[in-house]
Amino acid sequence: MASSAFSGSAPNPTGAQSIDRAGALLVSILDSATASGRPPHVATLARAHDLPKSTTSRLLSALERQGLIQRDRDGAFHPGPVITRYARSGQGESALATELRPILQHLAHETGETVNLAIAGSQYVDLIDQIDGRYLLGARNWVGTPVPYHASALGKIFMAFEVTQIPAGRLEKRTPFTLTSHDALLAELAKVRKQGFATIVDELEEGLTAIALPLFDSAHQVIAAISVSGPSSRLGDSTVKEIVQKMIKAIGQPGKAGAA
Amino acid sequence: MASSAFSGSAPNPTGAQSIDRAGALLVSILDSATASGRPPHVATLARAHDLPKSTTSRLLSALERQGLIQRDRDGAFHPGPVITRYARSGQGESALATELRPILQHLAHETGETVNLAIAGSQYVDLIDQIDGRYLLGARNWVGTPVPYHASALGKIFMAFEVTQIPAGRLEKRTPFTLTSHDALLAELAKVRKQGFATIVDELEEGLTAIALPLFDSAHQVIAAISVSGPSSRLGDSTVKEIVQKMIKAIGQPGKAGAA
DNA sequence: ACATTGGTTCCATATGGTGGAACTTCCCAT
DNA sequence: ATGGGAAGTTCCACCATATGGAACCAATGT
Repeated sequence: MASSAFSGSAPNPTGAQSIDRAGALLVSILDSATASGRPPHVATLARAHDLPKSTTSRLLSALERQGLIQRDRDGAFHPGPVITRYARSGQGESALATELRPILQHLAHETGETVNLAIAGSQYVDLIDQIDGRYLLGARNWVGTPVPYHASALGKIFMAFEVTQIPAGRLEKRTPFTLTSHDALLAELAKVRKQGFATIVDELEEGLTAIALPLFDSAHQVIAAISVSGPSSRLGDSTVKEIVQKMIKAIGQPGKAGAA
Repeated sequence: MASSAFSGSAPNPTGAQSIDRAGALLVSILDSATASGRPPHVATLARAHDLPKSTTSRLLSALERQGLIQRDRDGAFHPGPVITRYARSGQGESALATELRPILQHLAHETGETVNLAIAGSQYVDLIDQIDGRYLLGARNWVGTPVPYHASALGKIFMAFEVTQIPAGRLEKRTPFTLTSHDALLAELAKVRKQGFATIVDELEEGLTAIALPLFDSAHQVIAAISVSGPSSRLGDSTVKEIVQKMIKAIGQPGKAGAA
């Protein structure tokens, strides 16, 4: 269901209905798997797409033959080996990085500070791309470094928008300013949701200030976050405000996530 | 190319040639992306699949319309938003875990020890599944805990089979037995390659012994590793040998990676 | 300016996709 | 056991729809 708002306009269904149908079925199966929904059966799909079961069965068999989908012993459909292999290769993330690199570069140029792209990892925030600014101070490569959720602007975004649960155990005190109580963290996250961006000032490392904003996909899900960070001495209140504005502008209107 | 050894037998192409063709194109694109090859163009694909360019163009447009593929500004094809979203959702890994769970369970039952499944993360080994054995000692959930490459049996597998580079910097000395010199590590990896499995004895934590084996996919790539671990007191030399045999047997012959 | 290579659109043709119905399992309820 | 029903696959005659050559555009390079 909710088939990814992509085929929005279908103005040229010229000479390809079988593939449109098969494609739509495949998309359903992937969406369902992405959202951890119940894996669909032939009958379910036939009903949802308003197709005769004979046709549905034939189309699905063809997809299965190519390894694009596979069925479990209950006959329910899952993404096939070709797709899970791609998923595991980690190229999905680098595809995201490639897609967004121009935005990061633009921001780095505009602000002069270090810009990072991150996704929500299982234990830590995963930095997947970084563009350095023009200042010497602050230019260190964070890609790959595990960054804790509660002590980073990026992490606050993921928690505030419920991409990740709030960590259960003790909150490590990285600096005297780190939020270490769950109550304080909860209040902070409410603020983040309200204002739409997150900041840390000296909470991860003394002297380091960062600002992060969420990135939504076409289905309005937060899929990643972007941060701008630099020395607290350079990023005072008014500079932070300016940077937030620049970030909003750079990230631009939703939709139009196009290739390039 | 090398299209994933799946469509091996094509004995029943009944009423679905257009989808077979479109599917094959999609598989090519995904394989190419998985292997970080050059993203193919219309002409490339037409040649490779021996199809007229008009047909190829039409099929690709249909796939693009569904969001299954997308083209960059050069007209080269990449996996589309539907697929990258799935890839990023992390379900690919849990699909792997689901697929292999029976093997882990079998091993846990056979050996009584804790069994783990891991993939190669960017900085650390990523544990993605665990089945506890029947002993009390050793049952602790490692899933999500960052485990260093040089001090774990799983990590040695990934380095030995060149899934991951050998870490550049200092090698953290977790215990007095941890391998901390690059030379010693290199020698160890040669041994691992030769014997086909890796072990650690007291190198990650004193009193902890672990044994790991690689898992290959249908294209003979190492995609994951399985480990059996427990207290060194229980896992002496001869027990380790037995366990290695059990693991080889459980992992079974390659191929037959089939669904559930 | 001209040739070459890559890509899309057009259109008449007949190939190949379609869907109702028949057939086969499997599962649940009686 | 027996029967009803739901899910899935196979069959086959019909004609809708995918096909591919050719024409048409657009870039790129010589």
